[in-house]
Amino acid sequence: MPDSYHHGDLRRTLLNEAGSVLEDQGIAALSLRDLARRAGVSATAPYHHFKGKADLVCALSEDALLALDAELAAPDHADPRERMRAQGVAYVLFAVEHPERFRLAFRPDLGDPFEEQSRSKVLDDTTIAFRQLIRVVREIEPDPDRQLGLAMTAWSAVHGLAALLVDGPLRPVAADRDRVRALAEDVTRRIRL
Amino acid sequence: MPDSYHHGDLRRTLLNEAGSVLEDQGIAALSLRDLARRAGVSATAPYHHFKGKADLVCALSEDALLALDAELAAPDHADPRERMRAQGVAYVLFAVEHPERFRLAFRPDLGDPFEEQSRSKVLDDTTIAFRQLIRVVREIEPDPDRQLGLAMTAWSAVHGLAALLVDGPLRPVAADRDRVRALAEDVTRRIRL
DNA sequence: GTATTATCTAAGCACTGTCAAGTTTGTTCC
DNA sequence: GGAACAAACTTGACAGTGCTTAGATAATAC
Repeated sequence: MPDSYHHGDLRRTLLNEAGSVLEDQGIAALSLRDLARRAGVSATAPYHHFKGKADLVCALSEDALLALDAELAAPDHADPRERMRAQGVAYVLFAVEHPERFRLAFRPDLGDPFEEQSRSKVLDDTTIAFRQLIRVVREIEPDPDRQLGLAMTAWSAVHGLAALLVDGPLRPVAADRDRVRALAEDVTRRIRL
Repeated sequence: MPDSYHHGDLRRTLLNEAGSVLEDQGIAALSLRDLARRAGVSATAPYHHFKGKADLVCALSEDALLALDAELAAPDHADPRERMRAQGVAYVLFAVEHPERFRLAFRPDLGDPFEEQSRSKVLDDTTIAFRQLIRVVREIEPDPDRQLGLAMTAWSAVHGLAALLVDGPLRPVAADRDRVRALAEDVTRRIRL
């Protein structure tokens, strides 16, 4: 039903447009009005699907977390240590290949996904990714008192490398996929399991 | 020379105002016009000291990196491994105590400090902090081929923990300084040196 | 003391997020 | 069928933003 007064699936359209703007223009270039324009709709139409810009960004970051989660689901080594390392490498590769999405997943300027109020689904999404980690940690470390520390170390190392590659001084390296992979494997291997 | 046409030290004043706005309102609330207003000066005056908002933010992040660097300089254990761990803990504590500044130091939305063009002093500042790390790594790992890997692992782990505490799911923990310290010590201890 | 330069002001453009009020469409219930 | 209602969308407006251009003022250099 084209050219109708009701758009049909504006919410999804807006999120998709936002995604593509994000990928090739960065988050700073994201504007509600522009998205509305791209969707061929008035400037205030988005407000019927999102409470405001922050809310849209929040939904976007929810998408990003789900995408990250999907990327992490793949590896199925028999050895839990190997599986954990593979997940770590996948985490870093995701960040390098989708920097804007990765940034968005951990960025509270606009639409904080871990905010008290809006912790609806997003936090659940994180805990899903986190639960994967916890599960594999339990296989490796039987002592419950030491499980959290191990999980945090693993997550920190991998997340930190990703952040340094995406937003930090390691940026020049990010383009070279092989070097990134090598770095990620080195880092994951250096964590005491 | 108050109330004079020339402000005297507008540049410094703007940066200071920006710093305090940043601390208690966040980076999203940062506006050139507002800063000008606070400094008691016209809306366009800042443009004589900064090329634009991005440039100001860049200068701000330079300040932030210097502050982080200063925090890291303190510890002087005899054992290089202990010194390295102490620096790591200091890194994390700085992030938790000055979240806005830490964020700013690694955030390229506005005024990318590691951008090709503007890598004037900022990158040097980073390399100063990085050089501290490299130096201590050399004391620990004699094999040059393995030094970079170790340095990256250490930085990644510490930076990642900081990021998860400041912008990620570990935020609720960030308020509890003792838990943060314990976490940081745990993480640094789990890195294979 | 005049010319130059750095610093600041004033006015305005194009843009943004958001609100309030009205319009169109689809749905639901008789 | 048609009336009542809610959801989706539009128009118009307000306050705020970054930034440009053009002009005013003060300190400095010669």
